[in-house]
Amino acid sequence: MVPPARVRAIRTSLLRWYDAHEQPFPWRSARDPYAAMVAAVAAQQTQMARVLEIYDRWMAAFPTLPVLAQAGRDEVLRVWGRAGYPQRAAYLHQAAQHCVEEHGGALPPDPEALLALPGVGPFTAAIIRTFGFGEDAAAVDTNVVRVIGRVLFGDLQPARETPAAAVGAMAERLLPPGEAARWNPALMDYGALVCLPRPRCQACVLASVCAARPRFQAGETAEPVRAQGAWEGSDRQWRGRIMAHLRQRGPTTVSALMRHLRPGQERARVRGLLDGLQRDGLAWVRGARCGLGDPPAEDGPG
DNA sequence: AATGCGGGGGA
DNA sequence: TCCCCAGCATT
Repeated sequence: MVPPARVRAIRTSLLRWYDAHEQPFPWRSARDPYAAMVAAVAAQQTQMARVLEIYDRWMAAFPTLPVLAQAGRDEVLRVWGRAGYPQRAAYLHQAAQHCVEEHGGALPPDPEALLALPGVGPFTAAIIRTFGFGEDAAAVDTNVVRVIGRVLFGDLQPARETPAAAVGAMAERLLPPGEAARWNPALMDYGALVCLPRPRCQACVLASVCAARPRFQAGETAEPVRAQGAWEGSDRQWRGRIMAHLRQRGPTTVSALMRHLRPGQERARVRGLLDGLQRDGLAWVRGARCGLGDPPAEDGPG
């Protein structure tokens, strides 16, 4: 059990730090659930410098949920561009259509209804509730896991060492009632700027209350949570190449696609990846032709 | 619990 | 080079 005085000390120190280091991202003050969802989905496994660009481009093209719902999948994927994990764009598109059909064209405030949306998990739902609806919800991302795991449990690499359930329970306990819209970004920014994988304990405003006393050794760093496969020659690289070409080029033929990609001996493999993209709702294949997003409507009977 | 899923920037 | 990134869905 964490003593209430310690909870208060952590809250006070972190919020004071946040007052001086807040990053004024537009979706934090917009009070727009849709804007919060776009930002949260764009932020999945993506650094904030890139999220800002994606967000501006996306909101300019699809300023509201109904506008997004009406757009074509190909346009959605082109606006997403090279932001990575294009399935996220398809999820946003599907979520918008779901909200139009089931929730009157707006995002629902209930956690259960939010979690039912494609691409919306615990973190994104908490961001939507916090920034979009002004409700209290603990947003636990990779940064928050690190800060809580270190400050409350004294673990250098909490993603590996601290049980997720323990981190989650502590995140709920720490959340200052009525202040999630400040508290969540404070925790996340602190993990991104101070309590990094290689911690900067010298600059830490929580050192006096941190469970890692007096501090981690200089140069200590968390080990990777998951091993990283090679990028060169990977399925992901090929999928990215296919998508890049389909975005740039209009509807085309599979032969022309292959001619451009030059898969060599890997032609069958790349052809299989194109089918995978179709299953993911990112590309279509009809006979010899293919393209971005959904297939063009059939104009004959049948 | 483990894996698939982009792309870019930084050490 | 390798690691990191405001995760989620699927198996």
